[in-house]
Amino acid sequence: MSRIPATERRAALAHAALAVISRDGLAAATTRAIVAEAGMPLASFHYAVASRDELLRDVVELVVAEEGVAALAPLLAKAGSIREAAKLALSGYLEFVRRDPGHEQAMFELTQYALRTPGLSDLPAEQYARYHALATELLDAATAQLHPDWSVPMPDLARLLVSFTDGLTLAWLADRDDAAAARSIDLAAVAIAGFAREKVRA
Amino acid sequence: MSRIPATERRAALAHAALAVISRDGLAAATTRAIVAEAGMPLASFHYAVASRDELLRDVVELVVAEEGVAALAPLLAKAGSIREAAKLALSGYLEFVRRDPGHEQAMFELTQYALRTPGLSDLPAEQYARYHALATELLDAATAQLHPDWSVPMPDLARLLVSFTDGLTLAWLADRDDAAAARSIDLAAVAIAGFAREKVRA
DNA sequence: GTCTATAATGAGATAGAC
DNA sequence: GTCTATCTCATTATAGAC
Repeated sequence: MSRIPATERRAALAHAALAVISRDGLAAATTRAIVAEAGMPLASFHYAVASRDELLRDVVELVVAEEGVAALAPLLAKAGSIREAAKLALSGYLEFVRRDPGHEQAMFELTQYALRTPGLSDLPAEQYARYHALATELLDAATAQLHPDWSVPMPDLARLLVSFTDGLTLAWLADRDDAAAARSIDLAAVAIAGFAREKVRA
Repeated sequence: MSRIPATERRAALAHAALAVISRDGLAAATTRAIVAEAGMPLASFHYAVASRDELLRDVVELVVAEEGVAALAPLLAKAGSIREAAKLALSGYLEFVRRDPGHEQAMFELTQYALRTPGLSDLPAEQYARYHALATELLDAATAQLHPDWSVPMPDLARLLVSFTDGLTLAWLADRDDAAAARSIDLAAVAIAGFAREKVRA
């Protein structure tokens, strides 16, 4: 494990921390658990990073920098309407959550922790700005494909979309009710399509 | 502080714990912080309750048992349409969050913690069942007043409403953008009204 | 029944040998 | 530069004096 630059160790620790938080929760993400996950000795931790909170900042920024919704855009290709596009994208997102629920839980735990922690309280705003930007990209992709006229500003609709996906996720994490989640998605898709005036397809 | 029944101490500790979590976060809700808030000696803690997790169970159940949305129903009285009713109720809810953001953060922190904790993992499902029931009551109240026909089942709409309020809250907690939250509420109100076929008012 | 004093554990951080 | 060994502190929980 010798001869690894400190910046690389920092990144490796951030990835390890995210893995631990996803698997076992934020409370279990002690410095010891993180270095064990990364296969490093404990002392490497404070060699690469000043404090645990500083590493958690890295973790949030790591998450924010990730592609995220990019995987959902291809789903839109099959859609013949905004309603269908919304349903496919939301179902694809829920499938992503279902495949790795811990990852989404980790996001929520990190956000709440950051809000409470003096040195990190600026992070959630960045995080959600990124989410809103990603949702805007997804809506733009749908718009480019189906050419609807929207009756509301795109950033407002993007925020609504993010809020709904957050709420959908929280409820599903709580009760794991797949059928109810699917019905929520259907309703949300109808609601989103309601803001679009769609052109008649040739 | 003598002669207080154990069950009463338990309840007092649960209330104190909720106060600490709301003010300082779940991580700060140590047994010491909780008994200090309750004005009890430390040993009273384990006299009244077996463990910290067991008290957190009480806290969640305390929260679930609370009235919650009852305060929102009166707001509906002024509404002349479903759209207006939805806007008033959601704005009233956001105002409630804004008045005590820590309380809502506490809810999210407790839910996430419970999901991760073996003895408490059944609680979030109860919690959300309660939320959904409360949303149903609110929708019933609006229905009783405005007599719309709904194009979707009430429980599904209730779940959508809860999901949206959760997402609205998370986004607002993250970026504190009042104007953006207000626009989200406007859009959500339109979307909800879209599921109602309203009778013409006399 | 109640609470003081303390045990036992595990945390973040660091000094100093290699 | 790297990591072993340790320090210091805060935590939950409890034993035993009142």
